[in-house]
Amino acid sequence: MSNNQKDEVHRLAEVFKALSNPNRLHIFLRLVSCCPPGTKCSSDAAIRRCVGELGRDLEIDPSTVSHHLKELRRAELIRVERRGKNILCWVDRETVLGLANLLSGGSLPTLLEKETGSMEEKANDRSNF
Amino acid sequence: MSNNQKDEVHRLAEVFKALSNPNRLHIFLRLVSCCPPGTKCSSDAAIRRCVGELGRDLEIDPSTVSHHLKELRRAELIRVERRGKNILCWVDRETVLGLANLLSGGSLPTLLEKETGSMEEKANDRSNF
DNA sequence: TTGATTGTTTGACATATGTCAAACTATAAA
DNA sequence: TTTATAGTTTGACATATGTCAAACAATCAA
Repeated sequence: MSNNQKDEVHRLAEVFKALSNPNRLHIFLRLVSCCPPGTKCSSDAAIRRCVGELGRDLEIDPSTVSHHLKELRRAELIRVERRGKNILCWVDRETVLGLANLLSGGSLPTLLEKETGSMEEKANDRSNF
Repeated sequence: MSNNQKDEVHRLAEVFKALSNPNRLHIFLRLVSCCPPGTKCSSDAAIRRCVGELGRDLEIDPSTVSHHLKELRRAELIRVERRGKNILCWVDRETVLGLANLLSGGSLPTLLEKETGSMEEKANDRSNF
């Protein structure tokens, strides 16, 4: 087994680990949620919420929320940006859809090389496990 | 936030946790892999491998492999069955595709109520977070 | 500048996790 | 029955993780 492959699996495991804590997952799901029941929604409409709002009614300390957001950011599952006193968060669609593709039978590099390879290269890459 | 919702998130977090360890994820990916590059493959062709084969060249103790498989089974990501001296493993497609659907923007219950609700009920359920 | 809001960092600690080794169980073959 | 093969369970232990509290930093309003 190549070291490169090991690294790829390791990186992917970190993404899953970021979603493995109930509180952290809850925060993430609030960002993933998009349209209210029955309505259409543009797939480009990114939901952005501030940190305080995300932790609200989860009954955990603000510092813990902050810690969780850092993990999600490290995994590239979300992105953040300061807006005045607040810090806005939204999901990184590319990473999330890459994950979905992998679980649907897509190849691993589709997720991991998201910033380097072209779409065509990704579509033809079938180096599965 | 309802207790029911909390339970659902908790269960989902366990599924992700099962994929959060590099070795365990590697084992899982070997089961997910299906067709060699460039070939078509029936989506119903379940890959089944025995425990020993799965741990091969991962350089971890057989007892550790066994432990990891138990976690994957607990998360309903794989299924197992004894065949003579061996124990065969294959992925639980329903759980995996449910995960993929969730990450593609589907609702949470699609994954979690996989054994109870009908397909139609699932398609109409938009109780997002 | 002072005070109020929002969020982050650090330190501490209890709990969970991954791993191996050794003992054990189940099946098949001789 | 005895032996070999395949996998599981248990015990032990080092490391990682989640959480809170307290101190800190950044921005805005008065």
